Amino acid sequence: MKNTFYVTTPIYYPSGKFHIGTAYTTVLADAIKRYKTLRGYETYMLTGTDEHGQKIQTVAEKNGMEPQEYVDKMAEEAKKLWAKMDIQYDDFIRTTEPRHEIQVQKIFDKLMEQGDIYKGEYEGWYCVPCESYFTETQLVDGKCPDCGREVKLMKEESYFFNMKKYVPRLLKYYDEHPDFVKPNYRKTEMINNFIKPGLEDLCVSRTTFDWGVKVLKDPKHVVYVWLDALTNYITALGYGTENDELFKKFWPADLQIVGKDIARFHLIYWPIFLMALDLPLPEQILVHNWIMMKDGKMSKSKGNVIYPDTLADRYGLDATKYFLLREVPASNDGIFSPEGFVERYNVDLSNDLGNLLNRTIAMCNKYFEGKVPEYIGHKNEVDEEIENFSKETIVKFEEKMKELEVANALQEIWNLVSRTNKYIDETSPWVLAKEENTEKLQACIYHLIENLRKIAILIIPFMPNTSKKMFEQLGIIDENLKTWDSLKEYENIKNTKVIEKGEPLFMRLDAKEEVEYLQSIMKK
RNA sequence: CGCGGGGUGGAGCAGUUGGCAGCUCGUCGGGCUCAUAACCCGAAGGUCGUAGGUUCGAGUCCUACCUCCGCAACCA
Repeated sequence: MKNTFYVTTPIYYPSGKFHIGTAYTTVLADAIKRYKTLRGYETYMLTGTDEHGQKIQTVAEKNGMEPQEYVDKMAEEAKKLWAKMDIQYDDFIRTTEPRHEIQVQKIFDKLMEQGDIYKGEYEGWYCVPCESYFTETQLVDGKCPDCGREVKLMKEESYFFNMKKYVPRLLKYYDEHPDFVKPNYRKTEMINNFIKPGLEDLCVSRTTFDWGVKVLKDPKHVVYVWLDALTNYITALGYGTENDELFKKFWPADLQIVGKDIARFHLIYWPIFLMALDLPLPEQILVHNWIMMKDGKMSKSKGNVIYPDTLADRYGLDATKYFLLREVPASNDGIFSPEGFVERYNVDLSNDLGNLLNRTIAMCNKYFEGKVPEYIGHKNEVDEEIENFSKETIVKFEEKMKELEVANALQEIWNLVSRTNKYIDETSPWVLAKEENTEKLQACIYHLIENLRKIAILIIPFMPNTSKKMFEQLGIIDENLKTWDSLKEYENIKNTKVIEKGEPLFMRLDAKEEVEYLQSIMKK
């Protein structure tokens, strides 16, 4: 069985500050990577920046910079952000790097030689000041959607990729690989909206700007966006070079994560490019939904923009990640609201998880001077029940993760947290202590510690810092007690002592104050 | 016009192959005292968008309609 796992994020277009959506995609990829690592896979994660194009050129000029200078700066910004978010990517590719550009040129050549790329004419509505083409539907009242000025119908010589030729193969592939696209309805959407009406050929070069990869055999053309951008997933692995061990090892990708806005490019054009290159297609493409604001899309004019680093600075990385991963369900867009954020923080993190750890540590100290009792089996119904619940949780969690339903997987963990809180009331350890029912009391504290250990393992992929703190407080040092396999075992906690006084994992927030703070930040 | 996804107690959402309508938050009442005024239990509250149909039985299948959101091709 294949033991490698290659996951990619899109490469982000650095025409502005990176927002919470990009952070979501990357955090999601990172979490899945960490999970796979924990499950014993050799993982490889790729992210990067897409640095060519008209828009970059324009933005750079506006900032009084050369395009290269500008993208250098932005790539650093991205790396800084990912460092801050503790994203464990293995490679960061920039489309302006020679390792990418050279291969893109080769790929273009090859496709041209094969006859997949041909010369034609691109026609569209052109805005002269913006130097951009728009489609009929993009226009606002027949004018440029960016600047509102008149547009002209213009033609320009362009190279096109012959998409039609590959449609039957693509459809066959869809058909034979029901899990290729997650969720499935995205695939239906593609077929109905683009393929059924007749797939148009894709324009793959431009002559109206030059910030891009030059076409070797026709240097007045630069390679236009998608052929340049999408191929990063293979050029980063050294495809087409002598140094292609990574490519051999990790391609095809196991999982490519994209936002719903770029579904079309990844579900139709990317597979077709790969077919043309005679390469295997990725195993799975996950199209995720967006994080919306209550009043719709995030936008500066609405004054509802929130940046991931703002949240991480004030509330910590783990809380931020938890919120992102928990709030975007598979089926719908997730919603960010200050109230929602604070509630999740207080309820899930402070009250349920943090407090559970805290009270358990306190009781272990109070009743056993911190020494964790050893496992003596489940001698009554309540203990048996809690053990079964833990077991079931792990099974369900694995299922949800397999389906890439991360929000639901997290919910399973929190069901266990709740169930464990309930267990305390069911057993009432303080009564057991008064009655000096030592055996039952031992069993109780043991099960609490054991469940917390399990929870600490389960959250490793999502909240590694919190997990670490939990292990510390629980006094669990042995690395064997932090592995996935150890989730299924019961008798291993021995000679363990919890710390004397546990620091709260998440301090409860003043709801009113924080909501106001977040609102004020969003308006800036 | 077309295509896709929603419309479930005050709010946000689950509901797999059709079989007594669930979860979280909020509200009200109670319990507990180990804990970060946290935790646990109970109650109120839904004709599951509308109208038909299939069925012994439908939130779950079929048809029509209403309504919200997204997509509609080269803009990451």
